[in-house]
Amino acid sequence: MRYSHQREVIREIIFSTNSHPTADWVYSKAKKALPNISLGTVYRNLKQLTEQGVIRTIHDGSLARYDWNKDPHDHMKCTSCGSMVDIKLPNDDLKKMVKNQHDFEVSDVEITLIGKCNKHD
Amino acid sequence: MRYSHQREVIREIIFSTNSHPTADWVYSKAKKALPNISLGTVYRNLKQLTEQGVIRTIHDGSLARYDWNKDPHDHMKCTSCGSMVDIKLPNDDLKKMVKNQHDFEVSDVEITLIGKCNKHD
DNA sequence: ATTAGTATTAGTAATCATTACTATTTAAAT
DNA sequence: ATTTAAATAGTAATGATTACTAATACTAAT
Repeated sequence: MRYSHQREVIREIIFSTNSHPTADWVYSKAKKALPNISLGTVYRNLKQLTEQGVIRTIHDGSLARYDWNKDPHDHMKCTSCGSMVDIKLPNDDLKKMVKNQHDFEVSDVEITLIGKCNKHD
Repeated sequence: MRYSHQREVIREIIFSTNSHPTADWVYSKAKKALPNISLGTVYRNLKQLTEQGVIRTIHDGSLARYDWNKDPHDHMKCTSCGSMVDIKLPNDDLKKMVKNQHDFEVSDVEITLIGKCNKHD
């Protein structure tokens, strides 16, 4: 993968936040540094960075979000403020159980906890 | 919610399968019974049936699937054949842990296990 | 049974997120 | 410096889903 200024800017944006931003959010941030950058460039690079294992794509309902944290981890999504926060949950037992009881070889576990964070009552 | 023949056909289609069908699949099935049914009608009714708690909408990556099984349960998704199979995983401990350690009130837990089912090596 | 009122429909247009296309630009190897 | 392929901006296209609208069909009240 050849160097590109645009990709570097996009990478830095992802690494600068814990907010699991969408492509659109990254685009609006990137435009401040590179006013001519196009949305297609943002999408293309987010995909490439994901393929290279530099960042990670996560699914929030029907739209994609991006995360610099590649460690296996899970998410808490607040229904009041929409925030997505990282959380590490143990899942080794889960994997073993599924392997033994259902003959299903788990390569990845995606857990999203839906609820209300402590900012709301 | 007033009775409609279209909605009843759609409901029956969902209840007739364990395959977690997409809106498009439901549409093609529905057309066999009602050749003039429109895709918009399918989407509208799938949404209404979800809102009424008759069926459940689940997210598979970026597209929606529908499930007659409203009991809290999880899914195994096979990367080889794309199949989605129901599985019930214990998550009470998970909820408690998150409640205590993160002050986050969990209302729903979504777990998807990605891997290979026993039809593949 | 007829009427009246409103939810529902078919058909189509619009929206939203994402991807594809293309002529031009740019990184980097010779 | 020249060459070559990857990357870009800008725009068009796609795919899933939703919105719109005039016509239709339930259903409750007469």
